[in-house]
Amino acid sequence: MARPLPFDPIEEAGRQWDAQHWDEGQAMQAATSIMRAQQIVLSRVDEALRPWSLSFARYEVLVLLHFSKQGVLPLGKMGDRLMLHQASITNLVDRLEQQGLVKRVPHPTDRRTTLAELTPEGRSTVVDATKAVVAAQIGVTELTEREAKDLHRILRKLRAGADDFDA
Amino acid sequence: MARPLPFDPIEEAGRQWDAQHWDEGQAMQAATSIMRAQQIVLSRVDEALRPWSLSFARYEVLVLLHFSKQGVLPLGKMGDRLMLHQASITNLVDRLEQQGLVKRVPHPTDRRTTLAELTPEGRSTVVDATKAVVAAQIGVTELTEREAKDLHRILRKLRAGADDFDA
DNA sequence: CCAGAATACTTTGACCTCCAACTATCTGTC
DNA sequence: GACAGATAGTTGGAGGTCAAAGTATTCTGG
Repeated sequence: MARPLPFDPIEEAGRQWDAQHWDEGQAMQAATSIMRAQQIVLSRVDEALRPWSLSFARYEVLVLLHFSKQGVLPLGKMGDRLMLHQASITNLVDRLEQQGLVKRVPHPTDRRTTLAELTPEGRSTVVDATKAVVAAQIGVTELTEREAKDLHRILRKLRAGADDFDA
Repeated sequence: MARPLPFDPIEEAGRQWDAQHWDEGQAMQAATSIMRAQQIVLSRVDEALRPWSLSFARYEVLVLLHFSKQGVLPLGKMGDRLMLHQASITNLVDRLEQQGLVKRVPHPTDRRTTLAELTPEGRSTVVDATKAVVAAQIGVTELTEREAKDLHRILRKLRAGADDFDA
C-alpha cells in the first residue's frame, strides 16, 4: 500500500502552509523531512537486520558493547550513549538476553548496577550484521559523501542545542 | 537520567567505526544523526502540543484535514499523504474521535470508504495548536533558514530514492 | 553513625508503528 | 450477470518509546 504519490507530500504541505498564511513553512518542511527520513532509514536498516532477528535499536546496543573492549557496560551508561530512556534499555536488554546475544551480570562492587555482557554469539552476530548494514549503505544510499557530511553537520547543530552533549 | 554527555556520542561512534576498520562510518553518522534529530524534534513538538492533549501524529491528521477545504478526507488518502500504515490511521482517528476533534462519516457513494470530518472543535483546535507549534519553531529552533532549506533539500533526495513520490 | 538524597534498574501503562489476517464492498472481464 | 481480484478499513499482536512509580543500594552531611 502507500504507493508513490504523484507529488511530494512535503512540498505540497509547504504550499498549504503558505496558503494559510502560516509562517515557518520552511521550518515545518525541515521538521517533516526529518520525521520521514527517519522512517525510511529505520525501515531499511531493520530490513537489512531481519536475517538476525534484530531491530536497529537492539543492533545499536550490540555495537555499543562491541566497541567497549571488554564487551561489558552498565545499562545506565548505554542509555546515556544511545540517548534512550532507562526503561527502553531494560526492554532491549531483556530481548537480547532472550536471544542469547547478551547476558546480565552483576557489577563487582556496586550492587545497584547491572552490567550487560556480549556473549560469543552476540559478538559474532554484531560483526556479521554490520556487514549487512554497511551493504545496505546504512539506509542513506542516495546521498553522496558530501551530502552525508553536510547533513551530519546541520543535524549536529540541532542536537547541540538540545543539550545532547557539551558542545 | 544523566543528560548532557561530555562528548558527542555520534562523533564518538564515528571514531569507533574507523577504529574497527568498518568503512561507511560517514554514512552511519548521517543515519544516526537522523534518528536522533527525529527524536528531538518529536519530543519538542509533542511538548508544544501537550496543552491540547495532542501528539504530533494526531496533529498532522488535523492539519491535513484543515488543508482540505471541506475538512473531509477518506482515511486511506490520509494514510498516503502522511506516509502511514492504514492501521495507524485507524488508530489515530479513533483517538481524535474520542477527543471530539474528528468524526467518522460514511462516504456518499462508496460504502467501503470512511471519511474523517473535522468537527468545529477540531478546526479551532488545529488553528490554536499551530500557533504553539510555530512558536516552538517546529522543533528546529537552532537552524537558520538557509540550513533548514539545505536540510530539506538533502533529505528530499533521500526520500525521492525511497519511492516516496514520483520525482 | 545514620537519616535523607541520589543513583540504578525494573515495572506498569499510555502511545505509536508496522504486519498479517479478516470483513465488506467495488470493478472488470468473460 | 457472476465471479475473481482489487481496494478500504478494522482487529490483534509484536516491538519500541517515554513517564511515573516502586525497590534496592550507595553516598553524604551533620
